[in-house]
Amino acid sequence: MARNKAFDPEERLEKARDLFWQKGYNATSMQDLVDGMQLNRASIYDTYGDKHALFQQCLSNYAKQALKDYKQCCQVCSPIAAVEHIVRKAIANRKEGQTCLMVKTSFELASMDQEIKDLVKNQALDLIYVLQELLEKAKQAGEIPADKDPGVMARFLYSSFSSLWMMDVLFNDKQLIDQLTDHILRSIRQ
Amino acid sequence: MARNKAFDPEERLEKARDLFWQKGYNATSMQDLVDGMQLNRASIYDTYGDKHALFQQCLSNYAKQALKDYKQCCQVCSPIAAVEHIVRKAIANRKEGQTCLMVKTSFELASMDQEIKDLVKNQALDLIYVLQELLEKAKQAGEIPADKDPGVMARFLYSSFSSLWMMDVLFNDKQLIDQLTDHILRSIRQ
DNA sequence: TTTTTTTTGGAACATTCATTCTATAATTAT
DNA sequence: ATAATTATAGAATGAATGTTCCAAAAAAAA
Repeated sequence: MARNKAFDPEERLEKARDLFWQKGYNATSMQDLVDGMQLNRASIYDTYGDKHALFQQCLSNYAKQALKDYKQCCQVCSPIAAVEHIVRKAIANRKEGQTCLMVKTSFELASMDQEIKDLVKNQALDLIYVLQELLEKAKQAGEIPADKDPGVMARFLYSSFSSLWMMDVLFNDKQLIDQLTDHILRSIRQ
Repeated sequence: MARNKAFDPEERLEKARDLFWQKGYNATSMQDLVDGMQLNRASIYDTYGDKHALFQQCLSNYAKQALKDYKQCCQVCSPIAAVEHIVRKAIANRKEGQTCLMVKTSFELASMDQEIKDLVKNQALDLIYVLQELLEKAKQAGEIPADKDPGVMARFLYSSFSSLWMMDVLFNDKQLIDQLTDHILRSIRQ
């Protein structure tokens, strides 16, 4: 009956994601996407819907990938080491000039766009839950003090990603990021 | 010789600042500014220059005001109390749906726009310096442990504004913000 | 009052924006 | 091979963008 797509929608979605990741939603034009995804306009609209829908799919893709990465840290070692690994990894293997899409989006769109806000919020809650479970195990294992509240600590850690990314954008100084990360983790452990 | 402006440039600049503050740079159109500032296009261009220049002036205005507010906290009470006051005040008296323009701008523009980045960075350094001086005094007064580095702590506190604002955007939960603020301050004091 | 200068209002501008349309090419199933 | 269906390419669309221009109004200084 019909013809097949000459491209892999998943793979091209990642290209779109990388464009939004770099320039943000508003500053990325449809022309940028046509060029960057190496796709015709019609193919983009046909496959993903309009710009907003495309962005949502990029965000979902990003969130899913990030959560998977974080969950992978859980099995490796002790709970507290897994937490450390998650926090340090978040920024360590970033590409130059790329800032976490979730954090970026929180500030560019979440306050004005309820759909986007819900998406970001749900991803945040997922990650916070992963952290909270690790911290509860860590507490039981005596790796963190008994007076710490794993829920609050998990939310604090999640929020700290925003700190680290902002400082990375402004100062681009690995030593500074390490010092801040050390303090953040120390504040959990003792 | 010539006619005078029928408006107060400073006052209208604050209106522009509030618009950018709410919607961000890219999402605020020149038409929004014409409507919001209640000025003619020509008057805007004649007085402030183009959109980018206008935004820079808004940012300067914001930074100057913020720094003044923070410095005012310094005289009031003990160094550590001043630090607490600065951190708590930052979010406490926010308007609904408004997120710190500096933090917002860090994520929307700073990574792509060197001029804007420098402006935000310099304001950050100014505020960090205020915090650092307070923390040094606090250390001398024995209000914070001797092993803390005032410089690192000051940068940590500045970075924490970003955390708090992100969580405010996503969750809009005063209790959550208070819990996080408590933890942030406790991590400095002990 | 007259002259000079600048603000002002609003139209006009060129560009870019997201989106849609049309015609053609391609490919699968019959 | 033929028919049916969909992807593709790129032009076309109309709205919105930031910016400039021009004539008229205003007011300060002569």
